[in-house]
Amino acid sequence: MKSEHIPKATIGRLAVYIQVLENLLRDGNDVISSEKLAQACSVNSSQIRKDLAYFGEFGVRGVGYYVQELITSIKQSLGIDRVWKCALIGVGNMGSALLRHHDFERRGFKICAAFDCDPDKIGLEFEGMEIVCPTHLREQAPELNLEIGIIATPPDRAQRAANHLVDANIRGIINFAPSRINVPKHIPVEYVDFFDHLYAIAFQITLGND
Amino acid sequence: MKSEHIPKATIGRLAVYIQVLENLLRDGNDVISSEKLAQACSVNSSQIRKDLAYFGEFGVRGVGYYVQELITSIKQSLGIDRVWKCALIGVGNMGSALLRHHDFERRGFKICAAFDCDPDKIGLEFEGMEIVCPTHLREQAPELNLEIGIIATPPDRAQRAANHLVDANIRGIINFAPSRINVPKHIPVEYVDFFDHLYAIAFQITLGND
DNA sequence: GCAGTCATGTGAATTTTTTAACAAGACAGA
DNA sequence: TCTGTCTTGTTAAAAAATTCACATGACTGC
Repeated sequence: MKSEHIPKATIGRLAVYIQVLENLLRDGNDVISSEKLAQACSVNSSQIRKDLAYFGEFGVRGVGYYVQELITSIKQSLGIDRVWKCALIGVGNMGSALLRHHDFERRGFKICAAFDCDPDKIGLEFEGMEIVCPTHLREQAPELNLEIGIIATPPDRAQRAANHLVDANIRGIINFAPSRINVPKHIPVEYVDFFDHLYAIAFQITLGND
Repeated sequence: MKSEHIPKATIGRLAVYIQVLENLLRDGNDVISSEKLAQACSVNSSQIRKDLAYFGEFGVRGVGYYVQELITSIKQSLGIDRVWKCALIGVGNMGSALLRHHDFERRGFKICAAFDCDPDKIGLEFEGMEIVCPTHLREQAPELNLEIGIIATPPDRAQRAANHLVDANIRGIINFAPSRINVPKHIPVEYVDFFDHLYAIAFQITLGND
């Protein structure tokens, strides 16, 4: 098929497929059908086949999908078959948790520089990285080949952080701060706030109750 | 309107509206139109009015929405106009970051107990809470009125943690571990994995590139 | 080499979600 | 009180996503 526009929901599901497939592989499964995978992911099997069809034909009729091969294909499709270098802005609670989170590199993302405007933090070393002032972003970004910016500042500092990232020609931004930011529209932004999920749970519980 | 089925996407957007409205309020805005709010949230204004219509009529024609009032109404609609007591299982990197995250209570969720099966951790005190063995969940859950379970274990321990939570009659689960879990279907589960968003950014950057 | 079985890839049908359009209600100023 | 301007709530139209259904291709065993 190899289509033009791909639903955002599809991207989200591909991430789920990868997760489940990696666990399947670890448990020694070499081949899997869309039906089985669908059950493991709690989705419809047509959904899976259609999601994959956006990117190519990865299966074998009458057989299913070779797990390792499929993982590789999905990663290629998403563009995560390589390492993306990231800049972190804001080394507070959230920021330092991210720096400690060693899954980053395994999953294809590497935090290569940490920035914070707090004078008490500048100069400190954290997880083998020196914290520097965000004004240095502009010179460091090209040097270090930074492509993705991670904002983990307080909400009122998020826009300033975004401005620094835009100035530094970063290509995409992920914002952990609980506020919206404005950037030129060619730069994709993703907002992360896990309270969304807590709200969803609270809502579902409340719903079932009356 | 006051409808039956509410799209999941609507719940996600309501969370965004709250975030933006709280920032607007902080900046001294008392009233806002769906059009202005829509711009701030990067959505369509009809979308906002429709999302709100699922739950009631919160605005004034010709005027707009009173910000504080709307925040309250949305929170009531979601069931987050009260404190939800949570149990955390898994006090590793992610788990301890969650315990340190002081926004929890401000946002209506309180982690009241922390569990881990690692003998080296059991008995330790962390952020004013004693880490106990998950086998105690069943007795502590009713005592402490725990309603939501937060799983932050390694992936291969997630199912066991889920089982403990189900046994303890928990009403909803949020899973930070990168693996799927099986629970009775009356218990809502939400999966949190911020790499989803990193994948989405990587994909969008790659897409724009060729 | 042929029959039977299985599971993919895909076009068509269905369902869901989003957007547009407008009638009805609220306020301000004269 | 009446007129004009806003902005909501809602119905109708459009767009998008999901599910169904099946023809097509692949492998197994005889």
